[in-house]
Amino acid sequence: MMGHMDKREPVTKEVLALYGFRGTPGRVALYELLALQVAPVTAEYLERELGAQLDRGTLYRALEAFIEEGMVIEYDFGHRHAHYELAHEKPHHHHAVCGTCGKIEDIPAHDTPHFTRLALKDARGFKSLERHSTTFYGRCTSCA
Amino acid sequence: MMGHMDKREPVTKEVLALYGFRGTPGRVALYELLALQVAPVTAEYLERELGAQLDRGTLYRALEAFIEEGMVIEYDFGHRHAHYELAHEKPHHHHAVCGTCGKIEDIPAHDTPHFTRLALKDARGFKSLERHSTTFYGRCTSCA
DNA sequence: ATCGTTGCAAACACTTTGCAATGTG
DNA sequence: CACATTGCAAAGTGTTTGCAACGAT
Repeated sequence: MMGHMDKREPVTKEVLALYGFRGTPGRVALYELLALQVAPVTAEYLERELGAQLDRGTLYRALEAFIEEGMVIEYDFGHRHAHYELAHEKPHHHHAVCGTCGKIEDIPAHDTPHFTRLALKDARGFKSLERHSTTFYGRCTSCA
Repeated sequence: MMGHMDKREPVTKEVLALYGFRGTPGRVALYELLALQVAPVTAEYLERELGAQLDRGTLYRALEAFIEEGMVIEYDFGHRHAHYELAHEKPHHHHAVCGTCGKIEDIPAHDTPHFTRLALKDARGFKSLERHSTTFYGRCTSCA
């Protein structure tokens, strides 16, 4: 029994509400698309996947709002565009970037929040450090 | 007696030659400006400092060439522009970024090249990882 | 003399913005 | 029914490129 919940839209709306956002179709679709990803994705990818569900300008505005509220993290891997990922979907992890094809892969992080506290000791001109991000550059198996 | 060398231009030219570059005035000036920095700088800063010594397009082309040969490293801290720094001027280090004013500070790294080798074990889809870069985000003392 | 490097100006890619209309809580 | 969110189109910013001239080796 128990109706199986193949539609989790209501859940998504709750999450959005939790962050102070409205459950509009566009943002629900964006959130759920982000939730499917196994590694950070580009705005271009999101725009393409969402199609008519969300205009480009609106997409960027939504991402900005999500980042502002800590729901999404933005990365810059040295390509000329950003990558985005949900902040709390996964435990702390790092990223590997292929210098040839640009592929991004999540890799588990073995360091702890403590790592950031240690770094603060060395960062003379800084009062606080909240988060850190480590990126590895190399060649993926297809490109090597 | 050997004239004292207050002009190190000749030295710079040797370094450039080592990487296969010509010792043109523009690139000499660019290299020496980079050598003065204590943290990665933007192209806009370099362009401003170099003034008429190097046109913007040429500056970007020079940076690209320097990066290609491993003489310069490019960083993306999530601002909408890159930062550049000489690759072999300093031992391995990380960066702290102020989320308010954008200030970048170098901080000594306590990890070793071994760190990268460990990460490779976790990066399933990667054949090799050459370098890594860790960035800490926080507030600098002026902005806190 | 060769070929890496240059200045200039136009083109480019990605992202941001103004504004009036819409729809959610 | 207030105000967050939207679409559309134009503008903005940092970076790249074509091309003919230049100049280091």
